[in-house]
Amino acid sequence: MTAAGNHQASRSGRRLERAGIRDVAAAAGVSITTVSDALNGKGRLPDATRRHVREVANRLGYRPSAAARTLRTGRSGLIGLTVTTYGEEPFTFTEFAYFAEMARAATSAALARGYALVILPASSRHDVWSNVALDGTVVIDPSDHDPVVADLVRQGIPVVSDGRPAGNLPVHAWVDNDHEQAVLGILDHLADSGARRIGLLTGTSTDTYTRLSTTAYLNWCERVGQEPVYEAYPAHDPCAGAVAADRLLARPDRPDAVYGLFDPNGTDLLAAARRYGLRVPEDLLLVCCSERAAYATTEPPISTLSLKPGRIGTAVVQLLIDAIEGVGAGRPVAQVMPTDLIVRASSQRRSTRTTVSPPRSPEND
Amino acid sequence: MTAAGNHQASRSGRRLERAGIRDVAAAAGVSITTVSDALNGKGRLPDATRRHVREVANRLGYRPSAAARTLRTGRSGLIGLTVTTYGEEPFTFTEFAYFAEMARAATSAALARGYALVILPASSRHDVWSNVALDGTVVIDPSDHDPVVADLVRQGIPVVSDGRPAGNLPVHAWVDNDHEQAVLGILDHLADSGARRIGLLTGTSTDTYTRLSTTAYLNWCERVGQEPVYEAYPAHDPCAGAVAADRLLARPDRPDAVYGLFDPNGTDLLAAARRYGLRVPEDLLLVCCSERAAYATTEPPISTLSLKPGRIGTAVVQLLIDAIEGVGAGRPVAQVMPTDLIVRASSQRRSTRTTVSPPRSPEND
DNA sequence: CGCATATGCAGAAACGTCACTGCATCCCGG
DNA sequence: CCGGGATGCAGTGACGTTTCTGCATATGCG
Repeated sequence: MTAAGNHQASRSGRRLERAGIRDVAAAAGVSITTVSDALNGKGRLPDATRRHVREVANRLGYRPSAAARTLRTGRSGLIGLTVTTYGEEPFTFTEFAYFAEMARAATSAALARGYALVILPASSRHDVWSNVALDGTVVIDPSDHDPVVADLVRQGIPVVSDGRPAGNLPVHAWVDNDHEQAVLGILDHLADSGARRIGLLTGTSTDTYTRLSTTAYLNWCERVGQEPVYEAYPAHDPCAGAVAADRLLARPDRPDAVYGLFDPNGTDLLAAARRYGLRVPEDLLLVCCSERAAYATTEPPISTLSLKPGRIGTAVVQLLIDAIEGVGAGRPVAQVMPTDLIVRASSQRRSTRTTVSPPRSPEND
Repeated sequence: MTAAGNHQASRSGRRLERAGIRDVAAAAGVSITTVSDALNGKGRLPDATRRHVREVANRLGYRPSAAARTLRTGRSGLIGLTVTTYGEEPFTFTEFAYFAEMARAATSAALARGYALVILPASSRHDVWSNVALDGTVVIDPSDHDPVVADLVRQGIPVVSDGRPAGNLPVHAWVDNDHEQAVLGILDHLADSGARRIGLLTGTSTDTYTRLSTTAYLNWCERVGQEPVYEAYPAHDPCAGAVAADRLLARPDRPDAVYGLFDPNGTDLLAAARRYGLRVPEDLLLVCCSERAAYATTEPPISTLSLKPGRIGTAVVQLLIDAIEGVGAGRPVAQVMPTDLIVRASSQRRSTRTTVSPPRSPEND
């Protein structure tokens, strides 16, 4: 009898999968165009029609096909989160806390702007990469001439990196901490706490983080007239850190304070100090760079430098979505973020007055 | 005018974005069908043609449009990873280690079978959920009558849950640990180590994990004829755990061994023990359920029950992809996984030659 | 009253791919 | 020499949206 009945008949032969926009149009007695416009708030439609269509769509449980929409509009609402891989597994456990927090913040930030995150390890099979329609990608710590990044950029897909891009990767923007400033702050803090000779536990790799931090340390030493005391080890090897910590404290010119650039250095140094009968913080001041909440409850609690991965994750995503939506003029953007020094017992000597920022609980912000 | 010439002409006016399948067909002098077949290994084509097409496609940097393929085939190669949210943020920090490890394993497993993972917090705006074409979803610890899950199932999208589905959520499969067995194993282990009265630190919420673990404890108590000694607290509140740990050790019927169901219980109990002057493990045996590597380096190291989130993540993804690809007959599948008890100094009384206890600083805590 | 403009909607062409159908060959046995 | 089955490809819809264009009516204005 009605047009709706007619349409229903014409589709009755098909299997009754999900309702499409056609079904909604038929049920509402309007055209496909009108449904699309009503649901997307476009076109010139009186509110009555809009409401009616919405109501019918709702009743039919209509969900627009994401694939069709993506194909038509060229936007998927998906952004990639590329994480460097060591061996077969994405992200090594030494970066767990940093990555987890960064991903959490990035997810929230993306969601707030209507995007979802896809986890895509850099070493993924190529077919997986090309099988997902990305509006853009975040890459964490891209290596010198990352082929994946280059490929993406060539396809015109915006890429924003966490960490200064090495080589001259053509990323659209990057975010990084102010590593020089961070190191200088720590060294000053240690000196304020009474340190006379500050050592550094650093890495052998040439990534930007290691390089910037180490040169900042060397510059500081030169400025204050201290002989540099440091040990470098391959940071990706978890056992090497313990050995390097031991070597550092075994030296004849043993430092009375140490800053460790990597997450496990705190426990490694603590263990080494114990072996040599050094009390922390009385005989040895300790700071390391880590996001681990557990350092708040070691004996003694260890001061840490937090890179604030949450802030980084948020910033990276904002920049990426800006690039996707064409907000930023399209020129590369660099954003340097401050770090947080969380001062705990391991870097404070009772004798000296409390300095710098007050101890802060790790779960804040 | 040939079809190829026609196409070329019709596309000459457009901006030269990415190469499409048409461009490849034109450049290779074959039809679209042939290109598709050659690249996907279908159809009847001699190897020479196949190679030629592949070579041309490569030269043009052709990448098939994921959106078009998804629309056509009905497969996106994307699976959702839904994580419960507390407040605005996905996953609370008490579940960090578990989630990170689980996600890592799930990502690897998915990738190995050609799928990518999309992080989708359960509380996401509905439009984000419906804007991404998912082949299936993993839900972690779904709540009783999760509307999102119900909606997905209604759309015919496979859902597999990590943790027994509460209520009767119509998931296609689930994976969970054998929590009863785990608790019994721990209690036996503690009893073996000489515990006479074992206490439990548990939660007030009614989720399956808490419920199963607690009843397993109560059953064990009844079997061996011990009066239950436990404190329950709201597990999502980080401070409440410390208070509960304190209460447990303050009781007149103080236990000489405690199992804590939640991640922070180890440090909480350790701190409480210190306050009451109890030595671990001499006066108090300790085990808690956690994935934190840091428990290996506390003073003393604390025995932990690992739920093996990696195994869970892998299993969940395998089950999901099986369901997507129609491998499993389509009937619900349940899979119960064993746990790992990692025995450290905190729960062993015999071999007390664990680590050297450092000279305690009298003024600190 | 007539013309211009606004309003409400419908038609149809994409978006880029895959899969079904079908048309030529070619080969081979009878 | 002919019929039938391989073989190698090309045409042609869909898939389910969005969006551009356009056609009717209403509405305003001189």
